[in-house]
Amino acid sequence: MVKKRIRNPRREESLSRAQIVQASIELLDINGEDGLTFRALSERLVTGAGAIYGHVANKNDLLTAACDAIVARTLEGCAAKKTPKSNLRVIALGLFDALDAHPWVGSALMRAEIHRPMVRILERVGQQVRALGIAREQEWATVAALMNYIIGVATQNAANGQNASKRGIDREEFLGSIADAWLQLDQREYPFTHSVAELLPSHDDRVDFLSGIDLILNGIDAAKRRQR
Amino acid sequence: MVKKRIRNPRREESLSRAQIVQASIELLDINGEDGLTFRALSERLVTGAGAIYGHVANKNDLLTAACDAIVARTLEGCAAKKTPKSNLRVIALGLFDALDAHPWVGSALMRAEIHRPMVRILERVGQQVRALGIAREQEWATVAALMNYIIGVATQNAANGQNASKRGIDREEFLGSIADAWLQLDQREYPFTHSVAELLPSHDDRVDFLSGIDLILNGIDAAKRRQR
DNA sequence: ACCTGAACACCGTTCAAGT
DNA sequence: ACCTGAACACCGTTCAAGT
Repeated sequence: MVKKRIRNPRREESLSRAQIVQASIELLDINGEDGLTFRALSERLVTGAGAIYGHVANKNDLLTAACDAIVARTLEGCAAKKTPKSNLRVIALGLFDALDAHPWVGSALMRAEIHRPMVRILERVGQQVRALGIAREQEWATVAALMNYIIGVATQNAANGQNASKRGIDREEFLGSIADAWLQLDQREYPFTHSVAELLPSHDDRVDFLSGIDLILNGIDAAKRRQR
Repeated sequence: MVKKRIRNPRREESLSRAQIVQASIELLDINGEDGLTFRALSERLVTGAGAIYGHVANKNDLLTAACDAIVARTLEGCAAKKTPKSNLRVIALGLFDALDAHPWVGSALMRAEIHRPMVRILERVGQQVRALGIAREQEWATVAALMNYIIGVATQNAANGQNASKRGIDREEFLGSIADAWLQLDQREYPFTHSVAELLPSHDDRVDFLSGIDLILNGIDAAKRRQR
C-alpha cells in the first residue's frame, strides 16, 4: 500500500512582513524570549517554516523588527509638547512602561550593534538634550548617560517583574528573595549591599527611576552653570 | 563481524569547576558567545559532555560563572586608595577595558536577574558613592545611574570593537559605516542623529566614557549642594 | 562516586517539490 | 513567484552503561 502524502493547500493571501512581526510580538508576549521559534510562528501563521524567510532575513532580524515595532509605537505616544526636561521624563516613563509590558524588548534592545530601534531612542532623547542648550562636547556623553540609564533600569525592572510572575509571586516577594540572598553575603566584604538589602523590597520602582533621571538632569545643569 | 566499541579510558584526575570555568573563558574569548558549547568544552577538557553537569547546573550557570570570574579579577585590580571620585573613575575604566578584552562579558552581565557579578560591581560602586556623603534617599538612584552607564557604554564599545574585527576592519571604519547608515535616514525625521553622525567615527571612546562619568558625578555634587 | 558518550527532543535554516 | 514541509546540521540535557 502506497502512502499518499497529503499536502496542505497553498495559502490564498500571501504573507506580509507586518503580519509576521505582529505574530512574533504576540508569541514573545505570551512565552517570553524562548516563545519565538520558527515552528511556533509558522503554526500560528498557518504556513510552512520556510515561507517566513521570504520576508525576514533570519531570527535576529525578526527579533529586531518586533522590538522596533514596540519602540516606534511607544515613542509615537510621547509627543514633545512641553519643556525639554518634562519631555524627557515622559519619554523615559513611556519606555519604562513599554518594557514592563513587553519584558523581552529590553534584552533585544541591548543586543550588540546600534540598530534602528536604538536610533529612534537616540533621536528622541538627543532632540530634547539639544533643546536644553548644553555645550556640544557634552552632548554625546549626556545622551549616552540618559539612554543607558533609561534602558538599563527599565530592563532590570521588567526582568524583575517577569521573574516574579514566572515563580508565581509578586514583585515585592521576588525582591525580598533577592534581599535575602544579599543578606547571606559576608557582611565585612559586602557592607554596602547589606545596608541596602532591606530597602530593596519596599522601594517604588517608578519613583526611583524618575529620581535617577532627575539626578542626570541636575548634572547637566551643573555643567551648564560651569561653562558660563 | 562484531564491532567492538572502544571506550576512552576514564580520566585520572577528576574535573574541577575552576577548570571548567577557565576553559569556558578561553572558548568565549576565541569564538565569542557562540563559541561556548558543551561539545566544544568537553573536547577541550578531554571528557564527556555529561561530566560537566556534575560541576555546573546548566549553560546559564556556566556563562554567569565565567562572567563572574572576569569581573572578580578586574575589581581586585582596582584598589580603593584615593578619593571616592578618583576610585570610581578607576573602577569604571577597569571595567571598560575588561569588557573590551572580553566582549561576551557585557551581554552576560545584562542577562536578567541581579547575579553575583552584578552584586560585586554594586558593592564597589556603592561603597564609593556612600563615601561621597550624599543623602540616603539619593544613593540608590545614583548607584544605578553609574552602574548602568558604565556597563551600558562599555558593552556598546566592546560590541563595536568586536563587530569591527569580525568584519576585518578597524573600529573607526566600523563606526564610519554606522555613520553612513545614519546619514541615509530622513534628515527631517532624524535631525539630531544626522548632526552627530559626523562626530561618531573620530570620537575617542575612552575620553567620552570618562566625561560621562564626570557628568553623573557633577549631578551628585549638585544634589549635595541642594540638600544643604 | 564519577566519568563516558549515545540518545532525545528540540533548534534555525535550506531547498527540492509542488501550485 | 511563492509557499510547503522534510531534511540537515547543529544545540542543551539526560541517563544507562561502564570503571
